[in-house]
This record gives sequence, C-alpha cells and structure tokens, in this order.
Amino acid sequence: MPLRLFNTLTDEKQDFTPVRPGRIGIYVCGITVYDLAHVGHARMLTAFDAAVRALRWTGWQVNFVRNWTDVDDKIIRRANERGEDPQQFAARFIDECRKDMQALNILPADAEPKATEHIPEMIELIGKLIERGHAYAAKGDVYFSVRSFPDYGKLSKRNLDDLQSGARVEPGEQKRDPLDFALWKAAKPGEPASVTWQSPWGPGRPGWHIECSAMSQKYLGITFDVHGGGKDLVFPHHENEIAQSEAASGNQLANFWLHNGFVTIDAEKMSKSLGNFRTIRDLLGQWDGEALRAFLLATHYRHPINFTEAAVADADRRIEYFYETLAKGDAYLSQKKYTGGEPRPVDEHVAAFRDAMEDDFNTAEAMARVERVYGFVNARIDAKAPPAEVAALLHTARTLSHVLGLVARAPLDAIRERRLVAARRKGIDPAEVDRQIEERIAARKAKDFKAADAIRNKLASIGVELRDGPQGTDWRVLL
RNA sequence: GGCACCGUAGCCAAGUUGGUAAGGCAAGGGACUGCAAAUCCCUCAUACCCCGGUUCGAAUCCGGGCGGUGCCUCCA
Repeated sequence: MPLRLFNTLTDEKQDFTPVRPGRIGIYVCGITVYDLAHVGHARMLTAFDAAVRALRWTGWQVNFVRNWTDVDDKIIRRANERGEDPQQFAARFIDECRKDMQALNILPADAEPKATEHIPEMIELIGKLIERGHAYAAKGDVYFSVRSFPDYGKLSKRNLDDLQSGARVEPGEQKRDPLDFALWKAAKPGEPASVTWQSPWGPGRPGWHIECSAMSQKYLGITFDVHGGGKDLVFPHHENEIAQSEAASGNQLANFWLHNGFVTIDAEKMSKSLGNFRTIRDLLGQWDGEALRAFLLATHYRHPINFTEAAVADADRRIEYFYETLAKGDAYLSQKKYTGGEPRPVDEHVAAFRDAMEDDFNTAEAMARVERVYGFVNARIDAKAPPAEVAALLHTARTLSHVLGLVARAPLDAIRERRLVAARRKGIDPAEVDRQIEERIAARKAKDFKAADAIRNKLASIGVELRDGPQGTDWRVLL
C-alpha cells in the first residue's frame, strides 16, 4: 500500500509523492521555550516522532527538522520577571524539555535549529521580501503586506474580508493594514542586548513566523515534502509562513501539511487561564513515560485526545502487558534453550501494521495490531508451542513496538522501574511490601493459608497485588 | 458572525475515495491455582446523534436539524 497522508492544504487524504524519490524532508514547528513543556507539546512530539520512525522503517530516507523558538515576547517577559537573561532562560528550558523528551522516548531530530542562531538568514529573507514589494519597513519595524500575496488564506480557508473584521493593531505598531504581520520588531527601550540584533532597519529581533521560513529553507530547500505542527498553528503561523516563503521564492513551501489535534482536559483545551494545564514533568512523577506515550498514540494524531486518569491507566496496563509478555517469552526461549539465531518476523502481522502506519499514521490501528501479536505470544507459550514459533512472534512484537517507540527497555528492568513509579504514585513503601511477603511465605510453608490470605488481603487493600509463581512470590501495584 | 472539526457498545477507540461494525478496558462463563493474580479460550453493537435524500447497497456520499469542541489574539 502506498503512503497516504491527510493534507490540511487540500483537506483530503492523498497519495504521498516525494519531491525527490525515496526521500522525505519534514519540518515540524517545535516549542517556544518559556516554561516546562505540557501534554499538548508531548502529543506533537510523540505524533511526529512515531511518524518519522515509521517512515524510516518503511524505507524512506528522512530528513527531519524540528526547531526551537528561543526568542519571543513571552520569553523576554518571563526572563525579565526573574531577572534572568532571556537567552540563558530559553536555553535552560530547552534542557528541561530534552529531559522530558527522553522520558517519552522521542528521538532527536536530524536538525534542531534555534531561531537565535539563524538571524542572518532571516534578515536576508526579509530583505528579499522588501525587494519584491511584499514587505515594508516602518520606524524600525518590518511588516509583511498580506494584500500583496493573493493566496493568503489558502491553508486555513479564510478570506481577507472575514479576517479584516477581527484584525486589530496593537498600540505602537506601524502597520499599513491591520492584517499585516511583523517580520522584524524594532528593539524597545530596556530590552536586553542578548535579544537585540543589528539589521538594515535598525536594531531589533525577528517576528515569530519568519524563523520557520528561513530555517526550513536552509535545511530542507525551497519546496519540501511535509510541514507539521499543532492544529492551533494553522492560523496564523503556518498561513504566514506560506505567505513569506512563497512570496519570496515564487514556489510552494511544502507539499503536505500535517496537523495534530489537541489534548483536552475534561473535554476542554488545556490553557493556563482555565487552570487545567498539565506539564509533562508533573505527569512523569506519577506515570511511566512509555505509558504516557502509549496513551498519546492510542488515538489518531488528528483527533482530539481527552486526558483522564482512566485513559492513562489504560495505556499503562498495555505497557505492563507488553513487558510481561516479553519477559515471559524470553524466559520460555531460554528455558527451552532456543538457539535458532535471529528469527524472521511474521509477515502477516508486519504487513497489517505497516498498512495501518502508511494510512496517515494510524497509530491507534497499529497499536491494536501489535497487541494482537503479544496475545499470540502468550497463547503459543500456554500451548507449549515450538520455540521457533514463539521466537518469531516475540521478535515481531518487539520490532513493531520499537517502530512505535515503545518497549525500549529490557523487560525485567522496565517491570522493576515501573513498579517503583506506581508505588510512588500510590504512596506504597516497597520495602514494607517485601517484608510482608516474607511473612506470608513462612505462613504458606507452614500451610497456614488463613494467615497467608490475611496478608494478601491486607496488601490488596493498599493496592498491592501478589503473584505466586514457581520462582516465588512477586508483586504489582494495582491501578 | 466567519472558518474548521467532532458525535460509533457502560467507558476508551479504529473504520468515513459505500459493500454489510477492529482492538482495548469493564462485565459474564471456562481452563489454570491451596485460594488468588498473571495468562489463555468463549460471550458481549441487526447497530454507528436525529430526520430526509442518492444508491442494488451508507457509520461512510448529499441536504436539513440537534449536541459538543477548536480557530478567527500568543498557543502543540
């Protein structure tokens, strides 16, 4: 099956055709770093990470660019409030964000350009726009003249007259038309030197949109394959990028535009004003990073996801099931002294998974396919199937999970780590649990099942579940 | 007001270039177990917000409603 992608530009699912055969250039608008990243950022990161992994796995040579916006009004304001230099402030949050990304198993992009490191490219692009009559300088600011670009609105399906009514001019702005937007902002009194650059129009700093036009062109060329980001960027950010890039070059910016849906909380968009804002960091204190990732991948990237504890718990259960199955499979093969070498994946399952991912990155469908494979692993082990058969299924489950960026750890390590996270969430003391288990083992040896059951019930009441097996007694935290 | 999106079982969620409803959770039954848990097997939507229309055939297309969300200002 060919790769099919839903394109915001055409509002339909289309067969993908690359600019250059076998290669895909992708630019995704990253994060503006003025605070810890939230679950919405996690969704964007996870969606495009899974997409890139899937593309590589299916044989595409991918050039993936994800930028950092490290200069903007909010960064400057926040940094000022804390008496910190804006550049250092932004750099600090990039570091914090990278920690979160690691926990979510997000791979680094091929290039992660920062806006502040591409000021000359932006100045050059702005110069070209002025030259071509699409932009004008006014008292140290430079604005893009929206009316000079006839295609304006083609991505967000808006017409200029509708926009006109809602547009407004901030005090101090020098716009000729309220719809025009800033390419360059003159430095204001008191702004730190670290966020002020010299330009032909005087000292200042770039507007938000121009960085993506400049950086995407630098790393991916004039017309590239895929441009992505959150749905809220469609207007005005991506619309403005298109206007800048296409007005400057006369060519299409990107052939496919992909936008991920929002994460909502209690069915409302997260926002600071509503106070329903959840940072990744906050969640990682309670949940396993892979469980969060699985939660985000369980819904198609374009649809909204409603964040609930129950939904994350559900995803957590799946990750648990995956690791338990891997551990059981590994144990089975080693017990059977299996030495069949590198097993072949099971074609049927690989094909079903691949079809799902190539259908507009349908991770929900793909997850269901993977789960089925784990189910087969367990079923065949229970049926005492030949090790070679189990090995093939196990290998398939692992491979496909890795494409989704799941199950990255050694099973036994993961199970132990996950249990600690869960115990912390529930306020359970692992050492105390171990002590009680010792007591119960003694009771069971003495055939005092009444005492043994009493201990189990006591532990169950605080959310600890015991598992008696041939190797002794193990425990898990109930969700 | 303009522009998009969404409405599928108790819950979550695929399927929407039409062909007769994936999967998960929960629930019930069974195997296994000292009892459990884990695991496996079986059952679980004549039905896809409502009303019309097109069609041999519609959850999928068209029209009209109802309900919800987002964007139109910074926002993943």
